[in-house]
Amino acid sequence: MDQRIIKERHKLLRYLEEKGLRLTKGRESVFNEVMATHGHFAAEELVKGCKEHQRDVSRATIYRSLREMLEAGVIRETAFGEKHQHYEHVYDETLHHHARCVRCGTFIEFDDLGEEDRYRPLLEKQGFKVLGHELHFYGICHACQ
Amino acid sequence: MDQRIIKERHKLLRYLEEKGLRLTKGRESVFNEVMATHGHFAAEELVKGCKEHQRDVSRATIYRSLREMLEAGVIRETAFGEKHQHYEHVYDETLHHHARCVRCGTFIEFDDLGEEDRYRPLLEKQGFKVLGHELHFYGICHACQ
DNA sequence: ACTCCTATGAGACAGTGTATCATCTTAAAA
DNA sequence: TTTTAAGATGATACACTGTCTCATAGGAGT
Ligand SMILES: [Zn+2]
Ligand SMILES: [Zn+2]
Ligand SMILES: [Zn+2]
Ligand SMILES: [Zn+2]
Repeated sequence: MDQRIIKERHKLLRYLEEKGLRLTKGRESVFNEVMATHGHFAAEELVKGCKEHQRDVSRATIYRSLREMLEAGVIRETAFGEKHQHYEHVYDETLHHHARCVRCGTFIEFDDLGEEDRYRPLLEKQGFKVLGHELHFYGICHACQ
Repeated sequence: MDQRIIKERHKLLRYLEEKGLRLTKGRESVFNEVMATHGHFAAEELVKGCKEHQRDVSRATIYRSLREMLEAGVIRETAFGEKHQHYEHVYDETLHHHARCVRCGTFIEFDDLGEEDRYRPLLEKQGFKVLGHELHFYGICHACQ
């Protein structure tokens, strides 16, 4: 098994132990399904995927597990101005960004280039008319450390 | 009245005319409330604010008007990984970005500095531990133009 | 006044996510 | 091994955001 997944698993185990929780079949199924999913996913997609590829786990447990994995730093939220939450796991994260069409909601994904200015010409070249951009940092604030 | 608001109003009028729609009392109330709101706002906040400061407009109309103003380019969506949609108007937009704490959800807002690399030290100095960032462009894709 | 088209509000509805609670499991304690 | 306590789970009720439908109201032109 991928060494990086094992590392993520340890992250989760550390978190669970710290909280006095156990790695149960349910939690493991959610973890496995998340690791098997590449790119972004919505919680409800995971509910379906989990029923299909792993054991049958209830929605309640899946949502609970997602919150735990978020706290554990195994997944992170991604925000695209959509109605429902999206997540992606962290372990194979190649830093990338998104351009979203405000009309149809389509996404273009592209790798990180280091400097902001380089993206615009690239997008315009693809016929994407840039209206603006937002830089969104995520992390842990002073009070929460 | 602020010259910039008049300009935004024209934007909206142009859009409505183009679509064969009228600037009614309802639409005007929503527009006014949006312009009177600074920073980000959620649709439901606007529903409350509209009832309070403007005439009583139904939720249905408010949501409809928001969609129109979005299409007209008077407001834009902002995405922070929350359950519900956020908006802000464009007219007094000083380009700014956000850092969000993944634990408590608190935001730090800060002005645009042009280059990505400059933000990290600034945030770390404030005690914010950066885990990552996302660059999010919005605009209109090739197919939708 | 008549007609057509848009505008509106009430309420039903759908999707996502949370809270509750009774039941089941597990692991430790006796 | 039984007992016991804590965590885990699933069913279900619930809350919230947003959309859709439909009946009615309103406005502009004839
Ligand atoms: Zn992505
Ligand atoms: Zn598009
Ligand atoms: Zn902002
Ligand atoms: Zn915090």
